[in-house]
Amino acid sequence: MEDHVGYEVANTLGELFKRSARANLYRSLTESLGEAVDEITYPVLSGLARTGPCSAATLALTVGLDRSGISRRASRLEKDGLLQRVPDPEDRRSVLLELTEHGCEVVGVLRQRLAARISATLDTWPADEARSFARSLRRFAEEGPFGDVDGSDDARETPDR
Amino acid sequence: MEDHVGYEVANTLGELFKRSARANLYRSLTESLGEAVDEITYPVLSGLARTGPCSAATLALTVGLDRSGISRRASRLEKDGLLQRVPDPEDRRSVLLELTEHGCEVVGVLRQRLAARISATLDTWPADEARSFARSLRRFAEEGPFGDVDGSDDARETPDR
DNA sequence: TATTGTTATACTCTATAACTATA
DNA sequence: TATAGTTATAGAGTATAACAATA
Repeated sequence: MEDHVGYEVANTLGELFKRSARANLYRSLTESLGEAVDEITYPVLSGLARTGPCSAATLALTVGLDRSGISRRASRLEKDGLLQRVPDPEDRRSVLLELTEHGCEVVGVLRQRLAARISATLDTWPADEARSFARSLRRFAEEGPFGDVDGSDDARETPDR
Repeated sequence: MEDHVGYEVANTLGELFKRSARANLYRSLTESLGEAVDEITYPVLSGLARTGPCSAATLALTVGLDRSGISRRASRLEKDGLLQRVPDPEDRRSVLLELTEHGCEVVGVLRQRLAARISATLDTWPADEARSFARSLRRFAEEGPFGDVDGSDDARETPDR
């Protein structure tokens, strides 16, 4: 069969993945939610909202960063009162990252803003086209060429020497 | 109506946009095509392939970067023989960036690799679902909350002072 | 000895601003 | 004066490696 559909999706994905397209979107989503909330800290916030209170090492796996990256971003968010560090009762080496009430509110706003932006487009579509697009996109994300989309990423790490 | 579809697409997009997902994909696409070909220079290569020979200022608009970014990346690509700088016959201030033969080949390989990866997934789908997904994705990229997906981005610049 | 979170280092990419040449 | 491309600078983010504390 022809590869037409493959090329078509490839071109579109290329455009969606453009730095400027993502930056545009995230800049407008995180606007006026405080200094610490931006494209960089966004994944930590929303990751933490999905997992609940969580160690940096664990969160690193779902976000696709290493421990040190999580720790740095968490420090920024902590300074702005979006999360707090709580000692892990089960392992005294570990520290749990936990959204504050304010952090939960901000995550709610972020999610709501993104969904609203998307709905603004999809609401102009025939309802069944919108529904089947959502379903196909989900399927594509899971089966497509992105590695492990749903979490456990290859955020491996070299042991100290 | 409910916002279910908006949230569903929002969540999926969040996963696709994850740094690790993009990095995974682009790392495997650009593998073994030379030092200069990576996630950073990819947009310049494919942008240049779309526009044809082009000045840095013009390419900056379609890629979503500023002149200096294009110039730096172009220098890397030039050093590896993927593009060449040609004086613009119509404006002697300007320099046209032009893919070399080797550059064209590499772009072809990149496109083919990406399309093949995507087809590997879509070929397991019912043909009409794949087709309508491609169509809807294209429509979503054009109408969705990404600003100007097809080019003319807000890569504005402050004049020298 | 292995793993936790944190931090210092070196590196890369970026935007900004300055520079030269041409319009 | 304005615009072209280039380049030096400073700033931010990253990965790596080292560190102290705990398992």
